[in-house]
Amino acid sequence: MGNGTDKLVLIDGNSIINRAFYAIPPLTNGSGLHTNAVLGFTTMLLKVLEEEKPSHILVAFDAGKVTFRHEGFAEYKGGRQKTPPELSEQFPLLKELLPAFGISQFELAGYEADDIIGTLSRVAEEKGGSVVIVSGDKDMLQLASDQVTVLITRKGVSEVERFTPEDVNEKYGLTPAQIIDLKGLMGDASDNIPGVPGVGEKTALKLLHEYGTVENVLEKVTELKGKLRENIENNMDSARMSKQVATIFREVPLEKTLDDAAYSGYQSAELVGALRKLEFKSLIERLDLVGAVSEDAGAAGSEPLAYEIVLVEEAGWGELNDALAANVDSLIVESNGDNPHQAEGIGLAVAAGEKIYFVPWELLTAADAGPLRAWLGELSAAKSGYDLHRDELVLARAGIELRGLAFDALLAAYVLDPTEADPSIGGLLSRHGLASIAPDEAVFGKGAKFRVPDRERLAKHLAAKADAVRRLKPLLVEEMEKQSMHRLYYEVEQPLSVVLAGMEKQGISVNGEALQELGAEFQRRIEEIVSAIYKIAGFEFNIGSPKQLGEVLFDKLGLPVVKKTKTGYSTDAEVLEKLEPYHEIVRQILLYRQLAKLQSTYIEGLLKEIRPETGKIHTFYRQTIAATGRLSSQFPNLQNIPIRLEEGRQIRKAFVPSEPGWRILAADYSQIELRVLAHISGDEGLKEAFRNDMDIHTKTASDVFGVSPDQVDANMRRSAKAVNFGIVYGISDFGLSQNLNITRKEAAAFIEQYFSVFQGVSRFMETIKQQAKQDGYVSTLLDRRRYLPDIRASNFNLRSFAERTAMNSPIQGTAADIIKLAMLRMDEALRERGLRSRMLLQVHDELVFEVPEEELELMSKLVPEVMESALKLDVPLKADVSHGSNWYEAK
DNA sequence: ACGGTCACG
DNA sequence: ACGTACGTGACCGTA
Repeated sequence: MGNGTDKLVLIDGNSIINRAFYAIPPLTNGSGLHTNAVLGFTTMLLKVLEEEKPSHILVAFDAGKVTFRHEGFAEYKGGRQKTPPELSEQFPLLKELLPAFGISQFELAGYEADDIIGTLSRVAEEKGGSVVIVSGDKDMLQLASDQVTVLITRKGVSEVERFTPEDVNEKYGLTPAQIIDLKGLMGDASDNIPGVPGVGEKTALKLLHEYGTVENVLEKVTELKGKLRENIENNMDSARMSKQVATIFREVPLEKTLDDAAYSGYQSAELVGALRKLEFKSLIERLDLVGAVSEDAGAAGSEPLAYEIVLVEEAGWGELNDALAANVDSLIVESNGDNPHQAEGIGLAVAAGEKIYFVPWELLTAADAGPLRAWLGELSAAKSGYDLHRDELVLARAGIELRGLAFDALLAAYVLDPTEADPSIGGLLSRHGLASIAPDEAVFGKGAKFRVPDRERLAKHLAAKADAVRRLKPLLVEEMEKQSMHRLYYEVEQPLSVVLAGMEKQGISVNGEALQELGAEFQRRIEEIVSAIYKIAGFEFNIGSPKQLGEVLFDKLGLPVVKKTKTGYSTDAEVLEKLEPYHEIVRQILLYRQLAKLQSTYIEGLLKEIRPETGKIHTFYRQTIAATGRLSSQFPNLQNIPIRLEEGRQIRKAFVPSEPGWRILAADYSQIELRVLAHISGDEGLKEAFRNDMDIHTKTASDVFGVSPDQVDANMRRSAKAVNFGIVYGISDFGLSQNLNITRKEAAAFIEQYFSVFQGVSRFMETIKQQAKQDGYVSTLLDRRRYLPDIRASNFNLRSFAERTAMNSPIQGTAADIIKLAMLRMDEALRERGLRSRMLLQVHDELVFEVPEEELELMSKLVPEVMESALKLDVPLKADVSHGSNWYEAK
């Protein structure tokens, strides 16, 4: 770029690809990758190249999660939705395509595309060149000048509106420089720039025509009147900040120069290869590239692979066996269902250097597969994979052991960000700027449409996954190390995944006859209640349909409507309890609901899950779901077996030891979350209470109500208990008022009183919120992190939710850390001591074991000891233990 | 596929 | 003024 005849085109990559994504209907290529946004972008690009004939051109991208704008303005982009995976997987595609066009890309960590564009357009202007900026964002209009024209996309991407400074004036009556004042006043919902509430484009323009700048509007605010003046006066800082945030930074310290953006056209061969891969056939024709030969023309639609796929069924086992003995990079095990206790294996891929071996499932049990099976079961042979915990269960059902876990990409991704929207292999690749692969759904289909594709496609897909895992591994490990999360990963989550698989394979014995009998009793009562309800109503209807039930209660019987849902009347238990005094039918419906739930979910649901051969139920713990670090349990969920009401609690009688004469032993932490709170808040009163092992709700009541503990009545204790729950959840007066059925004022008074007594807790709640705002995340004692992007949102709801989460997650998450440690220590202890007792279940603050009679005494001491010493806090941890002939009796 | 409801910690 | 307690999974009825 050197003289006045040069023409520079600057493209706002993020803005255009976003526009294109929403403007072009969904589109996928043969390997299942979405391509619509890339297509839209390319269409726009071709048009610009043709019309502008640039001498220099580049595409600028945003880089990094946090930009320098966050330093000055917390809410920036806070309310923006996460990029959908269908779009984020297209970034790498675009970034691969641009070199084929001979177009360079600029990005710099911490800066956004518009700052890069602002900087380069300034440089080009100074050199006397002319500039065309292409974006979907009107903010860019601030850059328009005699030398700079701004093209803003409208309706799709290839149609643009052209802005010189004169056009800006004609359309808005403003100079380009005033565009930032416009944003300062009206804000921008998509960037979460607040502006001044109640001021939209019209009002903002009127004000600027009158006063010229935000500063002048603020200065002369007294000349305004009514609601407008009030709004502006109350949001002066917001207006100033919004203007500042909307101002494009034009001094980005770029390393590359405009010379790096010189454009001399594309190479046909390269471009046709890239477009074929994307399957943009019409573009190939349009560019008259049909005859052009791409380097890998032989395999149209595929890019050259950095590895060779070896089909073991054709090539034989020799080579794979050699590789197993030498060096394996990664392992993929594919199966056909969500439930690893039921899914059937499909095939397996082993990546070793330039070869990736594919083994169809049928071959796994053949004699020839001996070395592979031995390798899978060999503890000292390191396995890296994706969700190996699941793989272990699938392989186990084929009688094959999986041992020697070295790295799990899914688990690492969870440790790095437990709320990651798309932790699939493709999602992780995209997020790391690597070329993505087809999602499983695209290869297999989903739900009822699940089909195993032909061998070639299957082998290719598994190989792509195996290759992806070994490429992701160093990146994920480095990230964990950088953020000091590797200990949580290597010392807790990874070893725990092995312990969990052991518990799941073990399973718990469930007495099907006992469930049947209980179910028969529920059935009798349900039938009675149903006929009673029909009799009262005068006709039959489906009680299980909230819609029909609502019609009966509110239209026919005319009961008062307490609450509504999106779709109609609310009929939940809270509503029904309020309606109970009005009509006798309500109590019957509540009873029906209770029994119907027990029958369908717990009697019928659990019966279906009992394996006839063993009489056992095998749940599956998901270790990478809960945002706080807790486990979840599926197929069936054994973490929500009824206990609160006696009828439901009976279900627990069916959970029994798997061997005659053994016992069920259960141990649960007492008040672990409040103890954790006492520790991390350092609150003296709370610590003292736990050191003296006091009844914490009575103690809270006595302090809050200012009476001695023996004067605390049941009602006071109940209120205090609700306050303690609220504290753990991230308290709000509204939430507490709902829970206690009191007014918001009364609830607020409770909370204030609580905080005046427990000042350490109060300080903690403030500190943690501040910390979350500053860092964008909160952490547990073991450095488990949870990001809270909404903590800086200007939207009250989003922000409040994030604040409560900031208060709750360190507490719930630390409690989860602690029981995970206890599980690891228990697993060790059982093995070291050669005990026969088995750990079977975890229910967040409880561990369930089956224990032979002769170990009962030992285990009754050992389990609580291990649980209580899992992590040393400033207050003692306490675990209560009990045992019985079934889970019901172990209470 | 999704919302309403309800089981647990 | 805003409208909610924190974290899950399963079942049912309905679109």
